[in-house]
Amino acid sequence: MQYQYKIVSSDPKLVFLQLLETKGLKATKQRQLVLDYLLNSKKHASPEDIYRDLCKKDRSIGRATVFRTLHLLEESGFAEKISFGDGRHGYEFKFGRPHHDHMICVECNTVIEFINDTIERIQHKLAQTHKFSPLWHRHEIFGRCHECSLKKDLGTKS
Amino acid sequence: MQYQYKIVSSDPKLVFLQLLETKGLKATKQRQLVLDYLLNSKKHASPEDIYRDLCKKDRSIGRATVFRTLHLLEESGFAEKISFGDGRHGYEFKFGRPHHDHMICVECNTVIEFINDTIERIQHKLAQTHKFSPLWHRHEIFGRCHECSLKKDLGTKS
DNA sequence: CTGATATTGAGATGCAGTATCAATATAAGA
DNA sequence: TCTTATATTGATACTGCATCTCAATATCAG
Ligand SMILES: [Mn+2]
Ligand SMILES: [Mn+2]
Ligand SMILES: [Zn+2]
Ligand SMILES: [Zn+2]
Repeated sequence: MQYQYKIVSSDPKLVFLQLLETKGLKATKQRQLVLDYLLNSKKHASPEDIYRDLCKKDRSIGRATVFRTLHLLEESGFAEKISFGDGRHGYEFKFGRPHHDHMICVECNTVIEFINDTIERIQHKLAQTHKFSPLWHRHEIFGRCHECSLKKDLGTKS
Repeated sequence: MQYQYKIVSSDPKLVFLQLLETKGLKATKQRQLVLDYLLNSKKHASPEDIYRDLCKKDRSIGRATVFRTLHLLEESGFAEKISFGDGRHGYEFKFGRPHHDHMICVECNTVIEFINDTIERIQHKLAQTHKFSPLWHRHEIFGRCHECSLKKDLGTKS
């Protein structure tokens, strides 16, 4: 059997399988379950969410494996850990998506993605002037999404 | 004895004592020890650092009290929690200092502070276009400070 | 198929932070 | 100063989340 290392599909699952292969890792059922979960889940599921859902849904899966797989996905660029500001956090799927930053609703955890080239450029300059070599960054705005600020106003007035 | 609620000193200790008073809290030795520690420590001491140092330095102090006091200082704007990106974090003293963001060295945890009005302005606009009501934000650039990138280069070449 | 080996899950363990609660320190008033 | 109500404390137990250990199991190249 021939392995086509060079072909990069746009199907995340295929790319993931290819990644496993090039890394000499095995394509286990559990790793694929976690990947599928992230692919189908809308946003920011916590490790515990994932563990609980996979556990009851399909078959017994270990907590340790969920964490191990999330780390693998994270360091391979398939998933991103998003902090909710209060210590909790969740994962979002991220495959070949361009860098972006987040506004996070402190009421409902809704995440709005944004990217601004000017900000990115200034950031880079600032690092240079401090002789700092950036590896990655995190720019998070915490507050209330439109819906939740409306709710909050109603609550205050009643 | 008359209390002068209106006078705001520029001495952090006095302001802290005043804060305690207006909140009906007692000016205990422990609370002042933690404040002093943050005042004198250069940067980003972790709760455990603070506990350990205060413990051996002066007298027995409880872990719980260190956490309680850090929370108090944080929510009163006297201290700020800084994430080191790998889950660990530390506290920096912050008293009437203007808002700023951070570049954090992943090698030595050195923190470089920065502020850029253009970034702040764009941020605000972005929030508006998404009907998002910002409460606070966190803009952290992780990477290597000048010294550590030099060390890293040497290490690689040897 | 088979066998070498990567991976797994149960459970133990680690660790940071929190809750409990009897003992103590603080501070207002006498 | 002393008294007294009460806020605060620290030891300890406990929680939640994450990691470690290791024998059992699944994977996959040959
Ligand atoms: Mn960005
Ligand atoms: Mn800022
Ligand atoms: Zn919301
Ligand atoms: Zn450094």
